[in-house]
Amino acid sequence: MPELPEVETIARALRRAVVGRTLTRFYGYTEKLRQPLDAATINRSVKNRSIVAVARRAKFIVLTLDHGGAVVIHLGMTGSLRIDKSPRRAHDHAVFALDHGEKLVYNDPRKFGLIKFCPTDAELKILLGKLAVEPLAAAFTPAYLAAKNARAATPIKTQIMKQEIVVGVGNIYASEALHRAGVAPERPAKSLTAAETAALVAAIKDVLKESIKHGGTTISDYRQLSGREGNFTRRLRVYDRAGLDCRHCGGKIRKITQAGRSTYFCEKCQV
DNA sequence: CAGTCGCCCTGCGTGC
DNA sequence: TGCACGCAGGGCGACT
Repeated sequence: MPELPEVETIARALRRAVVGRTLTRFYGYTEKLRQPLDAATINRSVKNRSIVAVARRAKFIVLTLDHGGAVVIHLGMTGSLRIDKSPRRAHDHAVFALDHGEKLVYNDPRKFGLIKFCPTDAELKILLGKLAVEPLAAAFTPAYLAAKNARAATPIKTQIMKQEIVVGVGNIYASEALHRAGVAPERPAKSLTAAETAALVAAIKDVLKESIKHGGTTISDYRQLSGREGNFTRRLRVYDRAGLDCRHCGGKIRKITQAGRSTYFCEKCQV
């Protein structure tokens, strides 16, 4: 699944490819996404409407249509988008036909994603309005995170993955940011010093920005809109590197489980 | 309430 | 080879 850098990479490419295009038809081939996919309603809503903007909010992609209304897409763990004219492939669950004959195709083996049409800003707000601050926004500051951490016994790794605290940070970048900040993942959130909190906020921003610059991280399914893999994978310092040497200090990378998710860290340089 | 667990679903790698 | 099992970028509801 794509985390913030992967969704941002896709959204940027999508913006270049589809803004100004008109949707001629929507096809859905399954109803069983994370939220039921109502193809008939979506088709009726988007048909002959043009796309005026593409945005990302948290891990959601928002296609704003003319005359109001928006299509919201979440890629779950294994979702991807592509634009082409090729025949249907396994796990292609939805298709937006475009006016120049190409198709925007939603593919998702595990069906953890969603596609939803929001006719009004109010409906959009129900879906996106409760999301917390964007990590790359100026409002995500050490003071903000410190306030959220103040009374939390939650391990800091679990804490920064909570979408009600800060959005977009998933399992890869939580481990990566903690390594960059030199903070051990099992530390209770409230135990971080002001300096550590500041380092962590900076590390989160840095790792996300760097990953966006390199087109995101491909573990298995993630692809850019072009079909290419992300190039940040080779720059990961701890994620999926259990047993290997830490690139920073030469110590061994360890893997543990927190809240049911794998965490990777270096025992030597994270304290 | 904070925190963890199981579940949604499919595919892949591992080990027997 | 084949099967069983565990695990995988997310997120939600149901527990303790």
